[in-house]
Amino acid sequence: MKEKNSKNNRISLSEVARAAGVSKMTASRVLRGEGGYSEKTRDRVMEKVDQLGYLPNRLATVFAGDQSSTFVGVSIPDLGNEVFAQVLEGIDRKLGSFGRQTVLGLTQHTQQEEENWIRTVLSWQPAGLILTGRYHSPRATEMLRNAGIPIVEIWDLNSSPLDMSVGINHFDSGFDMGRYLTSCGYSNIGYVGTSHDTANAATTRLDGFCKAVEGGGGRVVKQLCLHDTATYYPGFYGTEQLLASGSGVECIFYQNDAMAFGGLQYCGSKGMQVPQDIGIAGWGDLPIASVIARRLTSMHVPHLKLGQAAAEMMIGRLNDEPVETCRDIGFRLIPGTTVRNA
Amino acid sequence: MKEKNSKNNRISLSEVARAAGVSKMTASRVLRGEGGYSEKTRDRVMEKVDQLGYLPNRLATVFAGDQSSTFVGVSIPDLGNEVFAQVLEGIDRKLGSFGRQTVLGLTQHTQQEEENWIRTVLSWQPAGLILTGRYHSPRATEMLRNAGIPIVEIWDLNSSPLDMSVGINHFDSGFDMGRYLTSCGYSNIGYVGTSHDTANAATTRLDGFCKAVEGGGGRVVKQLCLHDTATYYPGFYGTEQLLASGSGVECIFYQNDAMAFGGLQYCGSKGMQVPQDIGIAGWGDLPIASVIARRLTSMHVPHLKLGQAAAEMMIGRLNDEPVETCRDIGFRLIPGTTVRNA
DNA sequence: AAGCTTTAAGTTACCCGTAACGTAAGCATA
DNA sequence: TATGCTTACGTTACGGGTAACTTAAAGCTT
Repeated sequence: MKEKNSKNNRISLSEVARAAGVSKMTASRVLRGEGGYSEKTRDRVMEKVDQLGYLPNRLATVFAGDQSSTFVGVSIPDLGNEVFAQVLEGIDRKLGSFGRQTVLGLTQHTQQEEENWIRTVLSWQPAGLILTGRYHSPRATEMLRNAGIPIVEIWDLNSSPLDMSVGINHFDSGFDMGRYLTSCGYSNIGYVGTSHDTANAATTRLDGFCKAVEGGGGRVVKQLCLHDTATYYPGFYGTEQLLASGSGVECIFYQNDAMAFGGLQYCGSKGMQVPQDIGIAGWGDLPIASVIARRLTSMHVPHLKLGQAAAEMMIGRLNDEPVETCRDIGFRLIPGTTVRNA
Repeated sequence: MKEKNSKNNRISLSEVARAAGVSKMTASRVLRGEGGYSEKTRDRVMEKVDQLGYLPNRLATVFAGDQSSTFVGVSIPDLGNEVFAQVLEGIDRKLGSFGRQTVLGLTQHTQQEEENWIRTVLSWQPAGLILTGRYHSPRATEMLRNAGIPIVEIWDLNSSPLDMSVGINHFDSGFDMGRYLTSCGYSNIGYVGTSHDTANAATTRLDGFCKAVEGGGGRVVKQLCLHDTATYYPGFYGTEQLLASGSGVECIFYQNDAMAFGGLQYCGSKGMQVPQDIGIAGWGDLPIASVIARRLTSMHVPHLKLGQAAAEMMIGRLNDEPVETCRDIGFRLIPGTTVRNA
């Protein structure tokens, strides 16, 4: 019934060695190019390797030595959000160029999923982990501490990371947006986002945003946290809900650009003029934002670069190079044309 | 210098067993809940497991038995393309729910990258592979054949797959689009896409498209294959190039929606009316397409479902269930409002 | 030619679990 | 009381590589 698969019929090093008439150890040396064999022997072994189609078993190698694997576990909340897809792309490209492989985990923004994934992936002896976010469950934190491998926490800059951290200060980015909107003359401002119950970067942004708005004499009159994904359509109906509540909102800040596009679309469908009738500001600066007719007011974050930086820090640490433990990748406000100009 | 990391200081089963005063084997039985031990023993072992923070080493488990790992290798061309990000999300979610992990490989649309990745990932004894596309290098094909593990080729439906295949018939989808545009009264049609030298699904779509257009009495007067990524900006400048060549194009079909948005933007910036002055058709139906004011004429493909289906086929095969080897996930034409209505 | 070093191997032990088999104690049965 | 069966363990061997050690032969010195 349950047929044994793979391995059994795979060619092993012993078989190559036997075919070449040498010991396993000699074949191993040849394959690693470690020296200690004659040219004749090398050629004989390599000939058999090609002939038999031998593929080394890295599981055994890791197992044998004290080396850790070439895997790096990478946890990402979700890929529906283009931003994280780009971060992942940056990570995987860079890791790949250093001979490392990405083991993916989509945590769906929950600590429980993340914890489960961490447990599983650690059992595979990864060389290191790259995690999105700085908030982990207590059990996860304990496992991470005990793992004794390099860990990079990305996205949300963490001045006291588990190990290393790269990202931006979300509070500051929210603060800057709040200050900008205030400087544009808005004082009654709304917010549309999603809630994931747990603390996260979006919440931190909102905190910074409110602080700046209130500090500037304005008010965040309405905060809407939908139980939904942070995508276009929730942005659309979230805007509808917010405006229906009649709180005199002049401008809306969204959790991200996708939601802001939804809001833009809602306003357009109701004949409202942007920014004359209402201001719209997103966050994240999606690639499409730069090509759509109306330039969305947003906050640019170098996503690809962020991913690459995370991978570089990981590689550096794995190679025992000195690595800064905390790296701020920065952000940049995109004034755009969807809020009125002061 | 090169400090030994991980493993060495990780708690092993023997240590748990010793602490609990039983043999390794008994501890192993307890952890697998396989029976053959007393309650008292179980409690003692589990107490030590918690106390020492023992995490099993799956490498050793795989190694010990003849089982293969819980890894599934997944190769994807790139994540800048939202479409593939969604496919990957579908795959990883589904695999994860069955206790499998995704080992990612971004092939950047090249067979050489794919081949390198396949070689590496096979050395990790994956349970199976999910590959995007049906075209692989000869060496890759040989390795895949010899691997003796389930393989799902996705995206481009393949009636004679290496093992299993799920996707759509790109020729047909191009054909349908060609027929539709022809039926809208267009006869001088242009195409803007990218070339990756090798055969791929986009090329197949174009073939089907040309066939339908020519069969309907029209002509694909200008085909532009840029050496660039299939994203917004190349769509923008590709449109500029195409129109500058003055070939009297009435309508443009793009490799994907992102490029079509770029084209839409170019036309808008030049004061051209869509669809009065020129028709624009994309492919793929990006999520944003449904929320932008103007509904883009496109071809809808259920990306997430495609990914899930691929994962399901993989899981089915791994569980020795009967699995259809070829699954057509289908597509649907979105008439949209960016081409004129016949 | 004896003694030493280098080269090109082979041998052994080990990594961490699990399969397969062995065994001692407890209990029921004839 | 002898026999067989069950329960609850323990012991041994193994998987595919590699580190560390050993060995045999060849090359070099003096």
